[in-house]
Amino acid sequence: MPLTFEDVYRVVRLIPKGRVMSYSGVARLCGAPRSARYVGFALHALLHRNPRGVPWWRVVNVHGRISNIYAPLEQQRRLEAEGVQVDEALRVDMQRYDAEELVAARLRTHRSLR
DNA sequence: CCAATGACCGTAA
DNA sequence: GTTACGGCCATTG
Repeated sequence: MPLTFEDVYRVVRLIPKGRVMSYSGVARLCGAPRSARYVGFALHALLHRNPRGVPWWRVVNVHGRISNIYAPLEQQRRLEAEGVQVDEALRVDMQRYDAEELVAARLRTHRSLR
């Protein structure tokens, strides 16, 4: 199944304030578990224009690390503003903040991926 | 139109 | 801990 940027944005918009998700987690919930890289491509496109306020800063890599090379400090600042602790290595505690299960449950409740 | 372009991840050595 | 590699594909200049 082809995965569009909008599919990615739809899931990212469901990440609650003060929580994060990994690129691979977003890919999984989009139904394309091997497309983590593609999630990065979709978020990269937001640098040019982010009309619908997609909360890109809530996506980090699977280790909890901020891997955005364009605006890492802005991402850190936005996360901290929401109460997410970011350490000196630009990492967050995934055990504590990963919202994948939460968002997955919300997707199930709201009936599938649309 | 079409080739280049990208914020990744899991596995293996 | 390290490097390497394949999977992934819509968007855009």
